[in-house]
Amino acid sequence: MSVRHALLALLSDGPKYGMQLRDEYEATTGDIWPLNVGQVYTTLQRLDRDGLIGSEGAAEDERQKRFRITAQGEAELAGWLRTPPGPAAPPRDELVTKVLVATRVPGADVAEVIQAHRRQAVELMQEWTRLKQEQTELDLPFALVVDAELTRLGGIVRWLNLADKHVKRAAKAPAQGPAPRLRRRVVVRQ
Amino acid sequence: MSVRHALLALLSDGPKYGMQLRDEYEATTGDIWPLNVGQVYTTLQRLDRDGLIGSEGAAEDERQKRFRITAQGEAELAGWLRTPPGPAAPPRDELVTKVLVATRVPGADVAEVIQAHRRQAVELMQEWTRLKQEQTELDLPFALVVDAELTRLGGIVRWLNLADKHVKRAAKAPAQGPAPRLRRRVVVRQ
DNA sequence: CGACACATGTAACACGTTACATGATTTG
DNA sequence: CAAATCATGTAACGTGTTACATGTGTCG
Repeated sequence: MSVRHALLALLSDGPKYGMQLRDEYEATTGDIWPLNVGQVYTTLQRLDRDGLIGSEGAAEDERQKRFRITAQGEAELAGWLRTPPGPAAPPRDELVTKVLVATRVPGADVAEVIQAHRRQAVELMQEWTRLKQEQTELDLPFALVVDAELTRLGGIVRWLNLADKHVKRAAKAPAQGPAPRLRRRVVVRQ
Repeated sequence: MSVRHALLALLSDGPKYGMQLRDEYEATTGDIWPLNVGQVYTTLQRLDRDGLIGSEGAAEDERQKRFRITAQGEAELAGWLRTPPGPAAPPRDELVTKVLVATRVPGADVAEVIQAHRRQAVELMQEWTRLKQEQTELDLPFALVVDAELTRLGGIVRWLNLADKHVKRAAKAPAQGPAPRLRRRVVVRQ
């Protein structure tokens, strides 16, 4: 629901047309997150279908078809902005999944998997840091996206370090068998 | 591709049947990430279609239909385990998107949006921390998932703090106009 | 004229997810 | 016996994503 709502947000600024939305989306993300134009149109169709936006038929000479946000769209947007991202439910993070299941794959060396990811994360951090330093003029979207990526990667490294400890501790401890089926169910209120 | 590969990984341990995979998936994720059984079957179908697993027709008396990983599946899995998660392309993080577009929504108060998310992240961190402390016996999957969540939330808070600074700095600085269309394109090698 | 960017749009597919249908088996 | 659980499976939908088709305007 990320692209969907982003376009809705851009439309709350006033009516826009397709390619304009693509350009503004990329500008808003510091030209770091590319967006296929086709996706703009498919997403606009769906927003229209759901009554969150309306299309203004490109009048006569107009080569562009403008889209306008509806009242319902404004409401939806306002709610979305203040709602914590989906991971409310199961985050089901891909990297976490990799490490988790690696502990159950016979041939796999968990420590090695962890190290591989850590190495790659560190390399990417250096890459982004370099890019950040090259940037002279301060550009809000750019700074936000780069810092987001750096923070994300930093978190990955930090978690991988924790995971490494956990795994090594568990390795020398109990024969872990299939683990007593606890049929527990953990729930965190949202 | 998270569930898909997770099931593949579980199958690399030996042939399993549907519900068993559901149970093992949940056990492997510390009973924190629930998984709808239906999704197991749809995912198994797709894995079968792609030749990554094979189905052993439930023979006669067998009430369960076992699935077995193929050589191709093993190869796919081995690669996946060491490949950095998709965010290689555009991470397009939802929370980041929210803050980014909030700067372009006329009515929205960016600082308020940031604060709302930070408050919720902090609350969730307390919740998870409490849960972590309640846990007496050490359970590897549980510990890994909880720490992942705590790290993720910690990263969110850290980034939101940075974002707050960036936004406040940019607010009192230049009239930002529609920002000179740079037509730049940032690419980080993967 | 020819190449290129602008502009709109469609078709197709991926995975994730849920709700529902259908039997068989166990258990109170 | 009735209810709950086990077990398999299908239908349907959602968003994200890409590749492709089509036409128009512009510029060397």
